[in-house]
Amino acid sequence: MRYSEYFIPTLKEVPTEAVVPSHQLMLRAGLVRQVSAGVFSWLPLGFRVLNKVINILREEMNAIGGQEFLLPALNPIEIWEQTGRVEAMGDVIFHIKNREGLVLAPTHEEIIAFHAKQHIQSYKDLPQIWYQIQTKFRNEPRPKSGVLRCRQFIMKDSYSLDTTWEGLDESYNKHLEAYKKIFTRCKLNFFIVGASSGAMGGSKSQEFMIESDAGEDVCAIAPSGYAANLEVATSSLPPVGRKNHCPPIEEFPTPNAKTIDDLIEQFGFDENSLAKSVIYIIDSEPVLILMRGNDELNETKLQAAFGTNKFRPATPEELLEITGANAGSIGPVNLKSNIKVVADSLLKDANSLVSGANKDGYHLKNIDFLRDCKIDAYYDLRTVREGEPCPISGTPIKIVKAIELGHIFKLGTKYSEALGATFLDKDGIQKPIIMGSYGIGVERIIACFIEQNHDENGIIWDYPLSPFDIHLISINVKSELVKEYSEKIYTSLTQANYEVLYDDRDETAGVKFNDADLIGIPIQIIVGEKNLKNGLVEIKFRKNNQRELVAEKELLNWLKEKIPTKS
RNA sequence: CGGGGCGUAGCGCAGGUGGCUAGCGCGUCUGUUUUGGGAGCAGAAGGUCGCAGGUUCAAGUCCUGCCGCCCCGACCA
Repeated sequence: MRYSEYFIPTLKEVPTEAVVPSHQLMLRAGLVRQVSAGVFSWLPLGFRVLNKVINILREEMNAIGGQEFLLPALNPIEIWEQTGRVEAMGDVIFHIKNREGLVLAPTHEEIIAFHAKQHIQSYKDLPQIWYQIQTKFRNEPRPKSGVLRCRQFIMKDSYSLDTTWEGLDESYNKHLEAYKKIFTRCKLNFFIVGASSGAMGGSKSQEFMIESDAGEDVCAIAPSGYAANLEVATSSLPPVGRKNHCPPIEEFPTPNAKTIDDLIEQFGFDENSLAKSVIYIIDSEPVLILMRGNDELNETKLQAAFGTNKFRPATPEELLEITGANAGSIGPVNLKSNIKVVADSLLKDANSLVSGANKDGYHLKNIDFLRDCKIDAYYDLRTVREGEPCPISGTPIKIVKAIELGHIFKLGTKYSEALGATFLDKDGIQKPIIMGSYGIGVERIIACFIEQNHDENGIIWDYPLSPFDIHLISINVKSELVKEYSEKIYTSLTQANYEVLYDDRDETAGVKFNDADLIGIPIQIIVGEKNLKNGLVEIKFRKNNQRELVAEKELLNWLKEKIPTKS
């Protein structure tokens, strides 16, 4: 490809709207342009990279027996109503205004189940793995960080259809392995975490992450190999437990203590002897939740424990009405109204605890959960913190920000049941198909690669994602010698099946070098008069800036050794 | 949806207590000299100052409303 004829609008300056490095570089190197918030166009250079990613996805999905579909982005809303997701996803779904009954699909479990219902009838028709690489539409309230969170984006989404739970395990593991291969081939430094299934439903789920400050997820990782999304992460902290002697419960004044920290400071309590109370309204019912000391309630865990996402913290007025006190003096004993009380597992059957007295300005000490109050249930509700011992072998947990590249779910029968996608088993019994769902954000692969591979001059591509194999730079096109050799090299490289970006522009050397570093193709071949007089061309490796002089005649042989076979 | 910032030439920005023909850098075009790390000189083109309304003799500048974009938060398969 001749640069002079190719559309690569590089930018010298960093666009102000771009904050994260990958976004800045994707704009500067001319890979993408923004059209509106969360909506991007892929320019020719970027589209080449996108297609390389898509090829890898396709190869690895085909390798596990996946069959490629292209499902519609326009979906009848009825299908989405049948699974209850019009309500569950709410504003995320785009609704078509001038044609009643159509929505833009944010994902495709429903359509897959719809086709399964149409044509899967017998256990003999299963298992199946169906996938597509297609545009998704989600009405994100706040798109951000370039292509990392968009209203329109490309997803590789696949779905497994099985007759048994063991079959689902097998399909799930096939995807797990395929995803590892995909991200490894894309040269991404990734890790896998246990994750929450959230509104998708289903049992097990795992996410593929890369560590990045630009990420929106937070993960707990440990040297033992433990890795979990903070939403579900646990640690092996010992429970508070019971003391041998617990005197009778005792009220004491705490006029200036509103927080756990105040209590520790003013009265010298051990943080572990304090029980913090918060009130949530869960499915319209108030629930008192007890947490150890300053432990933070994890709302994802709360959602899992109660099986609903309809909850919110109580308002100050509600607090007073429910407990008889204001925030800071609330506790499980002497509640004004008879409400459900749950506690974090660390507080299981504990005693010698301090908590609010449900009377402003007073707390109670020597509380015994077995003696003085009724705890309806214990759940793991706390958010893990940096340095806590990991559940595998007690190594200290590190908390990192991460970008989610992919997510795999064991869905189960939620969608097949809702849409009536069933099959007849060997005994002639009708059963719902057992589904799995597996997604990869295609653009995120590119953004994540750039997050991990750039320097102050630009992107540092590697094979196989690099938009071209070789960047051929002709210095001073007005020199007949340079021009003649550049053209000759360009022709021979192209004939040898290399993808070459040939900078034949009438620009100064500096402009060409800077653009080459910005675009970041791994190998630059620099053709200049000085070296050519000795029959040499210069090779520059973008990655480490190392240079080598190679005889022009030896170039093809040299490249054979240096450029890995393209996959 | 709450909080903050921004909107002036293709890009980056200045002008903002109202006042003459709206500037600067980069880029673009023409000519010329250059040619191994974003060239020099000379000339030129390019703007509904986000949109609408208002105040005024006079609005990029002041007022009101709206729209758009970015950031923080909420939300997010």
